[in-house]
Amino acid sequence: MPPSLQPPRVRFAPSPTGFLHVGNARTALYNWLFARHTGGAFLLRIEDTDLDRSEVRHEKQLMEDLLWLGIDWDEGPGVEGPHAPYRQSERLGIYREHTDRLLAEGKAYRCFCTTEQLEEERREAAAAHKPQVYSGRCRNLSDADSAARASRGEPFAVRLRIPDHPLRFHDIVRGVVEFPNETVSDPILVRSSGMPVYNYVVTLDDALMEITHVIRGDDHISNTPKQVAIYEAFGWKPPEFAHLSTILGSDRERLSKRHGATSVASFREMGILPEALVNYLALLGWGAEGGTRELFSREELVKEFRLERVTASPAIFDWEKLHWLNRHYLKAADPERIAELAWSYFAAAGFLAPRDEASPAAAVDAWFGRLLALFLPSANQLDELPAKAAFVFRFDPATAHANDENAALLATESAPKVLAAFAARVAAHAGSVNPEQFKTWMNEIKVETGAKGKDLFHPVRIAITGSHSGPEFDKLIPVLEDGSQLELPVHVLGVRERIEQFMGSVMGGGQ
RNA sequence: GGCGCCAUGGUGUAAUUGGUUAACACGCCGCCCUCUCAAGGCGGAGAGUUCGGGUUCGAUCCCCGAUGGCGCUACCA
Repeated sequence: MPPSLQPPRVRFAPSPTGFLHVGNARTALYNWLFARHTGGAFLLRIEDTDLDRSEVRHEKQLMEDLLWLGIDWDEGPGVEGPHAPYRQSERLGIYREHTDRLLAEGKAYRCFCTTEQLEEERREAAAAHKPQVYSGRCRNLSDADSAARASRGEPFAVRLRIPDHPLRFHDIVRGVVEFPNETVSDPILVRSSGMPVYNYVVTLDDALMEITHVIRGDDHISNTPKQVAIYEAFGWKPPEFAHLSTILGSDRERLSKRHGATSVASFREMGILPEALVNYLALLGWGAEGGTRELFSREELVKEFRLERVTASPAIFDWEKLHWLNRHYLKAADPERIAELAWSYFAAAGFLAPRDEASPAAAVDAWFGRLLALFLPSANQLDELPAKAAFVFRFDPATAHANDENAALLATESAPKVLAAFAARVAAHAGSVNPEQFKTWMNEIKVETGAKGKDLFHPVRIAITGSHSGPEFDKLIPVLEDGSQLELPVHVLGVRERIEQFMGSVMGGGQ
């Protein structure tokens, strides 16, 4: 099979030094989509050469986050393949062999310069308005000299000899990118400590793992000429590159913790659905042909995604649009799945018992489903739900009275009459209140007091919910009434209890 | 300072690889629905494509320059 027809191999290579950031998640997603679209392979490689900052728990978290997004890998930790191992810390021997080869072939050389010398050089270059590249002091040391100093125990780093011609590469999203060779410094490949450097290791791994397309953030563009030179030094064919633009915050600064939640884990905790985040991230820097569609399932993305349509310009992260998508998927999702997810937020608020303690009574389950239906349409994220539904669990007449808007609505001439009439009917009524009963009462009160519309409903709404706005009575009343019959960590008050407490609080001098 | 990348309404993207009244979505505004807030439905405002040159009969699109933003400039990743 000609090389061009071989299935592509791509990789996502995060360093396990923290949480998976949305920017990296997008990079992972684009890699994954490209692989799935083309029938290629997607590998996960852990870049843990920074021993001080790398942690196993971060690596675990990383993998969990990827899987949560539905991004699975064909080769990588846990799925050992032909190019194992997939952790750089386990590949150190491989790197050493290759360095020896470069040294032997004169493609790389030992550099004995001290940090002080290098700093001095950099200062001079800056002062002379010239590129800050290594002077090449050790470039032409004779082999004998170099070997002698090394065997004498003098510490050295290994540098790559940058070739004498411009370094260019092809970038699928940007076209041909070229760097004059005099602007690229002979890069250090191996530190004097013996530890290989990131840029060297990635390149070696990419080549050895037969990566055909390197899709990564555009902060690596300036590293690419050095990497291209490494490919060249070994006589390997460089891969195709695709550098993705940066995701910015609303202030056009690179998106960071300063902008609030940016890790995939935090999105999950907030109650953003993975399908919403995937859809959003796909849209942030890519547009389907025609550009008029916004809603894409995972399968549709795989079908439509093409690297050629990725945008080169940076994109600003827009919560409003993510929320719009999340609302959409919250409504589109299987209600049972949403109920299960939402449950934990209510449990955390102390409104419901933790779900894993015992499987909840079917009655509670069904009731919770109806409760959710009341508030879900207006929720951007699942974690907003308990606050929206709080009045169901915690009814507070005093606060309701204290609210200025409520007070104004209760100060009308008709409000006290309406409330008295309503309270009287509830008091005279045995058993629970159903929506039909409620409707009948409201009609009677309308005739009796002459109040209608807002004047009629608002006082009652305040008396029952503590607020002048909220879900429709038709659906709300059964939820309140049925909830009051259930065994819950917090007793849900029924309509009767609410109106009694509310009227009592008026008498008790709530004002 | 040097090198590189980028530039279409507030935001994300389109525009048969030079010919459009510059399209779609989010957001915003208004209307409808409704006791209310959302949701939902309908409609509207908002860019002449950062600026200046050039090529062309004709540039969002090609070339040059400027400006601005961002990145890299480590024995960090």
